[in-house]
Amino acid sequence: MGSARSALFNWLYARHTGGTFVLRIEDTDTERTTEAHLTAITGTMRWLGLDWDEEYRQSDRFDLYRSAADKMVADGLAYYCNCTPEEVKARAEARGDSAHGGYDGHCRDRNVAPGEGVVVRFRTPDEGVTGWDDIVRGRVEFDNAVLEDFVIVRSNGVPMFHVANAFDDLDMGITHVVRGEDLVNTTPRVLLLRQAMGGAEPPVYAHLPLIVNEQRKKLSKRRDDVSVGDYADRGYLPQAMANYLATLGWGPKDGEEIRPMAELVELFDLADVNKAPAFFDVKKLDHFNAEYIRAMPLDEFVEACRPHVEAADPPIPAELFASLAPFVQERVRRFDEAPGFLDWVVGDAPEPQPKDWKKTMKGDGPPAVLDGVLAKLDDVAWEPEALEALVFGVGEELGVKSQLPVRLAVTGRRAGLPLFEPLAELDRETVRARLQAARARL
RNA sequence: GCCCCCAUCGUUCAGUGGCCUAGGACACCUGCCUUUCACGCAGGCAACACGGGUUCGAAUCCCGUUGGGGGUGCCA
Repeated sequence: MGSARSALFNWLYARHTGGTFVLRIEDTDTERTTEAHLTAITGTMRWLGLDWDEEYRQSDRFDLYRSAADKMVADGLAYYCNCTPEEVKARAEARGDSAHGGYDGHCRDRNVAPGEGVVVRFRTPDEGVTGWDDIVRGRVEFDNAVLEDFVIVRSNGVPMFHVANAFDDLDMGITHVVRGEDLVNTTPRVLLLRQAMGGAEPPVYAHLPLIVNEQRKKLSKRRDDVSVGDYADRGYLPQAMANYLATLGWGPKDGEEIRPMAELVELFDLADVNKAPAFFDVKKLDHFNAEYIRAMPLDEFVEACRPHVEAADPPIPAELFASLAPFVQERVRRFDEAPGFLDWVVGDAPEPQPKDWKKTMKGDGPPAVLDGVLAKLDDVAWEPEALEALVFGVGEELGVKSQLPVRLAVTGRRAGLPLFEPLAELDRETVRARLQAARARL
């Protein structure tokens, strides 16, 4: 979700400014890279409507990064190091230095030769400051002294993302880097590497506020629903999702939140992005989604519901759903909620909640209503209008409102679709049985 | 521990020294509409974390405190 939001802001800015939106797959961690991840990324972007103008995979370009690293070694800006991670950590602990163990520069001048178990480290400056003017955060600076000599090429020869990014930003002429705030502290490293590669003007950086959960912590795969694909499966519309995401950390000046992408593109500016983290509020997403759903043409709505309608248990016949769909469309916030409105039509009605039963069936009215309807059930024409006339007629004779007792008896709930259209889809005997069962309980 | 960052209603966005008795949206509550619910409409509840400055004047600028977050990998 966080990456999708970053991609969205990149895209909005690129489209707003008429720039070029580059999709760069940063798959330098060969252990974790899978084809499935890649298709998940491109699939999500396509789903959200974020089209890109150029596409690269860093795993196709390892040789370029390696030569850049070699050149830095030759220039004395980087060096080989054969310390094992254990050794590095042990020395750090001995120093009582940092919690996780910063590298101490042990191999800086040892002239280690390349080989098995040897990494390339960048020689960070001991003095000075590395900083940049972040579009959203303003001036951000790091003392070079706190930057350890970090690894730029692993012992297996695969370059790390810092070098890859520094090289690619330069090579691809990247002008703007828009990403999550969790990447701020890697920025000085990339900046230093860029300088070492002879890069002059750095790109413009914009570090977006994080999207957080109710605990105010960065969304995490373990604890939170972060998969955009899962939201798609549950019946969220991509337009609604993109629109909602656009209001996290940014918002149109005029306060009009729900609006077409084209307008968002027109209004969006990185300079207006907030600094404070934003909570991912599913309730508000639901509202956006409901608005988009109600605005859909009916046939598109029916089509969007189809997977959920077909998967329902018991299944809902397509024609039945189509005929009742207009009523469902007004009430649903997600497509996966659609079958729930028709469960009592295709299967047994749910057992009424005790408190609903008490509230609805109290007094002399309900039994009289049920008796009255039951008495005339054989003679009524089996169509919505006639059923409505029957139920309301009984109520008028008795001087009470008659819908609720009938509704609860037949549907098991106090709330739901307009009663008589779906009721006409049930057969006479089923309705009789349910009314009698309810009457018997009074 | 060290580094970096953040701080307006429960949530989100607005507000960039006076127009703020702080506005919109979501959520919540009330009423209207409707013989259900939902939609719609009308209202309501509800915030500038705290303490110092600067200034004629501060939600807006500065400092500190408190609180929260991110990072600290041969992950990105």
